[in-house]
Amino acid sequence: MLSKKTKYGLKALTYIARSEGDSPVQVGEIAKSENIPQKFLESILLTLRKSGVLGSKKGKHGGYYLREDPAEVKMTDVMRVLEGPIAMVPCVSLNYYEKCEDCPDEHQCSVNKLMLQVRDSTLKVFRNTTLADLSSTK
Amino acid sequence: MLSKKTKYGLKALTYIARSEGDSPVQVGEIAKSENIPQKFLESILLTLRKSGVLGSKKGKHGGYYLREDPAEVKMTDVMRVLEGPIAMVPCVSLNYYEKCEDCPDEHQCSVNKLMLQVRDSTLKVFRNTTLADLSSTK
DNA sequence: GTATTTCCTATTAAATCGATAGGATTAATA
DNA sequence: TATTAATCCTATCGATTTAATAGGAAATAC
Repeated sequence: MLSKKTKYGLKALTYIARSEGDSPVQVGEIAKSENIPQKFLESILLTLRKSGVLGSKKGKHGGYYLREDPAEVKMTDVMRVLEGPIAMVPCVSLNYYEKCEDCPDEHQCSVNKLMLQVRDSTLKVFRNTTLADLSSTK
Repeated sequence: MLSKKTKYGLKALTYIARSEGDSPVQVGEIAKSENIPQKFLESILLTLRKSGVLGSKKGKHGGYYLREDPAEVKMTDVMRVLEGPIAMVPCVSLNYYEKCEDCPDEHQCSVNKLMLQVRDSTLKVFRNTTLADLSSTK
């Protein structure tokens, strides 16, 4: 299951991309419009900022804005920040590889074989999709 | 993340497929060979049996066996039994569709748009993979 | 009838998730 | 400079899920 954190994060990013003017977008506005608990959303946008996807401005008239053009924001990055590793098992993860305790030989492991395919196909989707794609209305 | 239940289940199925003779395979043997807690594996094989993937024979010389040829056992079925819905959000699920509370229009929802693609690509993998593929050593 | 195996239910410990609380920090503006 | 409004940060909480264990009932081979 996709976590609510990721779901909310994607919706917020989309919202920001769509309302991209020159002034930053406030958490309260997004939370209200997208039906997201504000405090929860705060922490999500914070992690997106720390990861470099969003920038922020504090104080009155502050808010969040995209650091790059929506067309440059790849889903691979966003998903890794919000949801964690894309692979469903560490032994097929590109960025978080870890050997299985139990498994003597990965190349004979059926789980490895199957999840490698899933990882590849999911990765293909995320690599070919940007925030601009998500934000376009058609 | 893939649950251990699914991981263990896939390994067990592979083990059974590989040692497919005429006599059923016992839980204890699989557990030992694959480093799986036996009692946990018991419950997993039980759900696989209830779902129709496995058959069983009780008592001495009992055990589990495949109801169909490995080449007929599709990953779509196995994964749905073990891991649940393939879709990451209910609003793009084929078998467990559910409308989102918050979302006024699915066709304008970025999460829906993205997860639909992920579901399709994952489904393609599972539809094209059988237990025979997992069990082959090459 | 005894040993061996699956079958079933209940419980538990730990981890994760979703959300909330409370306030510190920063910046605009009156 | 005081006030207001926003992000920033840490801590906590309740609920759910996960992984595993426990104990025994039911069935079958011999």
